[in-house]
Amino acid sequence: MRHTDTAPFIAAITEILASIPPGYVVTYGDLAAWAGHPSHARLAGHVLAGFGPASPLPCHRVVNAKGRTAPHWHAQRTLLTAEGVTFRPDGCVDMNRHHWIPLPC
DNA sequence: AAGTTGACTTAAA
DNA sequence: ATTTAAGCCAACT
Repeated sequence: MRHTDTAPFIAAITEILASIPPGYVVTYGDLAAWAGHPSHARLAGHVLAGFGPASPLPCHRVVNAKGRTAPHWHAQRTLLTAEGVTFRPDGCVDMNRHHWIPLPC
């Protein structure tokens, strides 16, 4: 099945995204890495953009590596705050407390 | 087909 | 804090 591997990539992201508990966030890079592509962080972002805030998935729980919210989606911060996520004075998520990681062996 | 863009990341100035 | 630079790669023009 060659095609581009974007389909399974999106599927993996969807599953992971749906598994994120409230009050936690993940980065695009991690999302891509768990999906099988450690360097497709941008693709993860593009996929989330495709889902949009209207999607049943908690796409607002995805932030960049610095805990920053999406550049074109202001409401995200409000949504995260409603989930119980705390923000630093810089406007970045307190990764130290809310950076969620699957399979915490 | 070739160039530009971007919900990325890290590092450096 | 902001910008630049370079690496990365699919989507867009």
